Amino acid sequence: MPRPLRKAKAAGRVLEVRPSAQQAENLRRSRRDRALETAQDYVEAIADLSTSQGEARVVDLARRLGVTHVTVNRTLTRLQQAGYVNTQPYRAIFLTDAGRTLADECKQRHQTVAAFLRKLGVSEKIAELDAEGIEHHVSPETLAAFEKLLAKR
Amino acid sequence: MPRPLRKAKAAGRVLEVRPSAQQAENLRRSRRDRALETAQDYVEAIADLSTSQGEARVVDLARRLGVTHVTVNRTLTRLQQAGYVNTQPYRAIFLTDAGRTLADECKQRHQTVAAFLRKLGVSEKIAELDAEGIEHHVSPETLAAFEKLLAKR
DNA sequence: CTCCAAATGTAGCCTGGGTTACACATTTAA
DNA sequence: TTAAATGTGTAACCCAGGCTACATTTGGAG
Repeated sequence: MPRPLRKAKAAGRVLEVRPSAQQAENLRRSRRDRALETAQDYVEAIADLSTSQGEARVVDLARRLGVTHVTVNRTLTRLQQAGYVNTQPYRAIFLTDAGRTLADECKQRHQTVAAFLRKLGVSEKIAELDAEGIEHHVSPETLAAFEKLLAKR
Repeated sequence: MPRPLRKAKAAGRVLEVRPSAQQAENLRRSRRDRALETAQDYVEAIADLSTSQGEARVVDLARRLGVTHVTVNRTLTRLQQAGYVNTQPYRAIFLTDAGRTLADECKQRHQTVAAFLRKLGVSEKIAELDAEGIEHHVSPETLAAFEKLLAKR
């Protein structure tokens, strides 16, 4: 008794057109956001290194980001095209104004998320770890909610 | 007066060896996790569709995930190799036990995150949206903290 | 039973982000 | 001042995850 290959057409498809469409939209956006994550990680790292070392160099970035210098190099090319950094062969990397702005936003958001998690009782280490992943997916509204709870008590 | 091309060696590099290494490790893990996100999104979608429609088919998955059927197809091949689904040409898609387990975990976690955000005062829509991105980066410890706050009050 | 629309599969292309191996610049120390 | 060490750049590869265009299978209407 061969199981039917396809389900009998109808079967309430219409019942959940919206949810599915909404889901798809959410996931699509989630993916789109991914494209920005790299940029954010890089500008944040560049800003930090510039502060702590006086300048950001490819090797330092590679070390900090946990990738090879090749990856850093290629990514920097894209970031330059996107207008976040200025680079010249064999020279240090500098953020543009746009890059600095983005970096500031990211740092701020990262700290908020991490502080929020710690306030919930999450350990220092895990808070830092989770924040790294979560920070890229926190909308302004959610961030505001985090800040609100941080302010309280 | 040409600016020096490289910074004078020393300059407190040692001061922050640990933080940088830790950062790198966090980012590396963050990236590694990404590999699992797709699997999670797919098994979750398959589970939902199986429940609501009686079976999960490629077109439905494509609609639900916001990608073309081609992408779904290729991804299913990988998921089958990974042992999460069973597929046969032109047939519906079924979860393996491992797939079902993963799907249940994901659904549970997703709901917890979304409920948590709503409890913080985030709007329904944004909570759903952010949860989609956040859920993949929430460690068990953080999830527990979310649940704890949800239980309170 | 046949034929058509819809579902599924396949080929081939693109981008991002990772790698190793090797070539070229720059610093620095002898 | 030159040679070694270190930093940068480039070529060429891999895989994931998008896509379009086209081929094949299936289910169901006529």
